[in-house]
Amino acid sequence: MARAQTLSRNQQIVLDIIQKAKGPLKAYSILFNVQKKGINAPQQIYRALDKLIGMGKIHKIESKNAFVACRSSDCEISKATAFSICESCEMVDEISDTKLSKYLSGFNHKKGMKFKRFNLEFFGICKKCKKD
Amino acid sequence: MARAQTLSRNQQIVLDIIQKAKGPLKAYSILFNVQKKGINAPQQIYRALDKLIGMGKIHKIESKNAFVACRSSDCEISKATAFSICESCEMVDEISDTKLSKYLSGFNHKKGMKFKRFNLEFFGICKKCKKD
DNA sequence: CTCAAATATGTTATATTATAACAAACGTTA
DNA sequence: TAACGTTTGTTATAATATAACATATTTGAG
Repeated sequence: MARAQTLSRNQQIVLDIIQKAKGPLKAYSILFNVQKKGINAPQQIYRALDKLIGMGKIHKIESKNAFVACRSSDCEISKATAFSICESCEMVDEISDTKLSKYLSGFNHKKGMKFKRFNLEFFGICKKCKKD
Repeated sequence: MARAQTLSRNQQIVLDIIQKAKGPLKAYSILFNVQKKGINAPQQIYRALDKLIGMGKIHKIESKNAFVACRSSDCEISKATAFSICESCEMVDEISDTKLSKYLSGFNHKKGMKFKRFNLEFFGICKKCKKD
């Protein structure tokens, strides 16, 4: 059986740094930040990222090729994700809205395709950036 | 003023090949397909892609780093895009659903961010692939 | 018409993101 | 404890995207 709960050493290191970050992190910036911990190669980062995504611990922001920690309990293993992205400061906020999630999970394509998963990215300028 | 309607030579070449394609095309596969027409470098492709996206003629499928022609009249200059993506055959279908589009365009984040644009990607297995 | 500004092109080089392939170590459990 | 799955370490390379600079073409204001 797959080890669903416990994280391996590298997985824990990568998750820690993503959780501590204020915004989305890119794979190579994670790599540079963990080289002191003995992780030397992109593969080690990407492997940990893949597993963490599979566990629903982190999400990939596709439009930015960057990764954020999961802050929501609604996105059951990343099957239904939504994010708000500021185009100015790059801030990413996970949207946890039950109505939205239900609406989209129930949405089905006319052409008969049954969806297993969705990812939604909203873009705009956040409150903080508007003041500047 | 910007030339909103007319396409330049390279833009037309790139748009043509994307429109003729049955599925999403990647930048380098476009490049290889137009080298006979005198386009030699990635820059030329990426520049054309950027402009075409700006005009709303094509869309980028973020989860695949690939490009499709716009088939919809609803996505006014790419401000509101939704796609259905088959995880087996890689087929991408643009979703043009007024209700969905209105629902999402009207959605606003609790934290006071006003959205200018969204992109939604649904994943599943298409009808055709289910039969196999 | 004509010249300046904006847009597009061509080109070389390089940055960034991601995966392939292989060998070794570790953990789990039958 | 042997076998299997998973994780690790490592080197190399593939795939995606942008920087920077020189030149050409188009467009529109005067």
